[in-house]
Amino acid sequence: MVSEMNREFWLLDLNSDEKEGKPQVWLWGITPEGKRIVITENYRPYFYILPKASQNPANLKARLEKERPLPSIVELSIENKKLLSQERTVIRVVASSSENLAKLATKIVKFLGAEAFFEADLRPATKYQNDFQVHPCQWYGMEVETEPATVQARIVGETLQARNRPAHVLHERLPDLRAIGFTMLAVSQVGSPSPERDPIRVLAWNGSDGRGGTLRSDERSDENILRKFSEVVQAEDPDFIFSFGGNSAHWPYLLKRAEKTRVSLTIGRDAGPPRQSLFGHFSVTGRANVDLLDFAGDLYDVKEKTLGAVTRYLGVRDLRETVVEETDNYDYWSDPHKRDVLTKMVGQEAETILTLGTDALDYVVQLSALSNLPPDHVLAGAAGFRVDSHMMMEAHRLGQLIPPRNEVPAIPYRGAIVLQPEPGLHDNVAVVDFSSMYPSLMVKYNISPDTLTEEKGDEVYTVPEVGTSFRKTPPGLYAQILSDLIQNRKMIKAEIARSTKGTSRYRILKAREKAAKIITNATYGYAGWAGSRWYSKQVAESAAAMGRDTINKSIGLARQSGLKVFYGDTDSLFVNYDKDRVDRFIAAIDQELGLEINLSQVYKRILFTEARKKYAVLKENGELDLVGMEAIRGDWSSLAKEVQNKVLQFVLEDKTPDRALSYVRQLSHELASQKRPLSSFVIWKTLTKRPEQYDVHAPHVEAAKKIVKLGWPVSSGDRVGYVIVMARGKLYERAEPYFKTSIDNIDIAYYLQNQVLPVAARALSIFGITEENILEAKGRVEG
DNA sequence: AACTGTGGCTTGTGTC
DNA sequence: GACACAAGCCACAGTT
Repeated sequence: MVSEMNREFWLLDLNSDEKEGKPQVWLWGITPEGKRIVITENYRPYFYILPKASQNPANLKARLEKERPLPSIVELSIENKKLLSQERTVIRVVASSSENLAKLATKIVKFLGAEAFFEADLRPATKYQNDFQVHPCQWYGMEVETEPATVQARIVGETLQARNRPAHVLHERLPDLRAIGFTMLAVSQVGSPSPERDPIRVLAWNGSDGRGGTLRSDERSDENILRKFSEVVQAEDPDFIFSFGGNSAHWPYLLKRAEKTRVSLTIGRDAGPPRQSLFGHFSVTGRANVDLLDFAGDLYDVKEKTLGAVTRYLGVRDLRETVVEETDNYDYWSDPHKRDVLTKMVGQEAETILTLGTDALDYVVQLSALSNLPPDHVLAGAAGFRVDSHMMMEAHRLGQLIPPRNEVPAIPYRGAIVLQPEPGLHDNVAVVDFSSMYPSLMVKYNISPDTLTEEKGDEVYTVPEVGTSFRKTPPGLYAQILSDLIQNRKMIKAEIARSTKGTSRYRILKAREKAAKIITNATYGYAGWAGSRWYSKQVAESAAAMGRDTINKSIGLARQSGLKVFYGDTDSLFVNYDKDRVDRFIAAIDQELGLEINLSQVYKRILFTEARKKYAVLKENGELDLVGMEAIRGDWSSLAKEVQNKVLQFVLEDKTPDRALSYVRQLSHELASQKRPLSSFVIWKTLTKRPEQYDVHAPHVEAAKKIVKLGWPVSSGDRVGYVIVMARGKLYERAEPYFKTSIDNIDIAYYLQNQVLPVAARALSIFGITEENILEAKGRVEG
């Protein structure tokens, strides 16, 4: 018996499938009562054929209908679409299957002698989302009917069939989501564990209901772990599965072990295993598999992408006391007492992963809803793909044909202006910057590939320096999308101002605002990205040129307002803080340029070096803020960073170099005698390719090669920690992996000469002090 | 996603 | 063979 009803649900994920030869889209949802459902909908894939300007679309359609050259065409219709600024009539071709759409489209173009095809490269689920403006992680309501029980019905609460299209329902809140966090460990005597050889020893999980467990295998086989883990997932039935490194490490390892032991990993709501998907990501049917390592990638301030560093940064938990170095795992496992310590550590990691995942959830959900990428994909996808997905949704709404992604060679163009700073100490400095400068300029001057024109005169904006022109009307594609984004963000900001800090609504709005900011800013970059569907060098170049023009004019206006300009970068100016003059300046920008500029900071004191993008500020509350300095870079030893931090603090507080100098002198003395931990000397650098692919002998590359020799594979993207030891030879010959050496081998003289003195001198150079006379001063003072 | 900018280090070349 | 210098490689940070 079939019964009809209306179902409201929160959309967790979408996928497409073919059932009995019928292409379908599946919507995985959660109802307000917490029921997990899947709604299947017959959805036939389609694409567009663009006739040549000389061809009559109706005739072409008739030809296809009469001659029936390809049996997989099931429906044809005529539609009016936009191809950038052109109004074009296209033939919409519905196919019987979503397989080989591009091949079919190619054949039709050839058969008709048409100009091109469009949208045969898009996944059916994406097309469905675009067609009906369906965003993941949002509430929908739709008419459904029950479907005869299938395999899924045992796993999901209800299997339903769609009777109409999903209609958006406006709810702020999230459903009651279930999540688990998990991690695992395998050990190997030599080098890193291999799934071919080394079984999983420990697998720990934690669920959002407080349940959790640690599975351990002390015997040869890990069969029990694999089986139990599948059972756990099915019993807990999580909507989100969190891991840290799951996509790169855990899932591939689990799959290989499952293959070896012939255990089937039943993880998905279809009782299937995780499957390799886009962006190096593993998909779990009906669940969102989220790798928090990707979330760490979005945390700009965290340089070390480890679970410990991320949780420390977010204040979630401090794991430092429990960390066992990867190289020590085997020793710990081999010792019965230490084995328990190791097991406990894995358990704690699982707990932390769940906590971190729960923390990240608001952001994942909002970014997913805005970008239109499902929650399990959105973090894995690079910035360009998030914008790509957002642009497609919006362009479709505006009636545009979606062009294919092209891989043309990128053409570089001139970017922003960075002013030469005035070196020295300055008191009471204000920072003013334009809000969303490039997006605002793209909207204001209608900078877009569809408004680009050869015409000149009153109807167009002509960009200085580059001379490119854009029609003033109608609004271009980028202008429309960006003004929507800017408007949207303004509204969210206003909502935030009205809501109470600490509430879940406040957190949701904050996350939504962050998502809008990310997409808005990356859209300018997307225009200049060679892989973009709407790539246009002229657009990116013109936005940058308008930016330069704007900042140059602003410098003039600042001076007219009686302000002194100390520094500026792209869209910001650092001026002396005189409230009346700054207010006058802000008003002048509004009046003269029609743009919004804001006072964003007032600093008590600031130190500019002679270099751009490197300065230190003392805030009104006494805190130190560093920009660009070695002390905040990930590729200097913590010894050097500590020294620079201190020196800058002393100089900014005192306005004289005395305290800083005696500190450095003292330290240089102690360095030889006093033992410091090895970690003070470790220099970390990221590999951007495999060690053997480098052209030069760089210290971190040589250290990486030594690590490989020890049996630990090192690949592109890995960070290498090395120290410089006392030995003969070139510097790169003296770079050792830090875990293979001891404090007694450290070349203290190198660290003093090449780490401590340069960073100290950088901060002290404004007093005429150089690397050499930091030590000379020592003689003078003591003598 | 884009470009701008800094600076260490290696490597090649020229000079004594 | 030691040294100086320039060019290029490389990683990282800052701005949108």
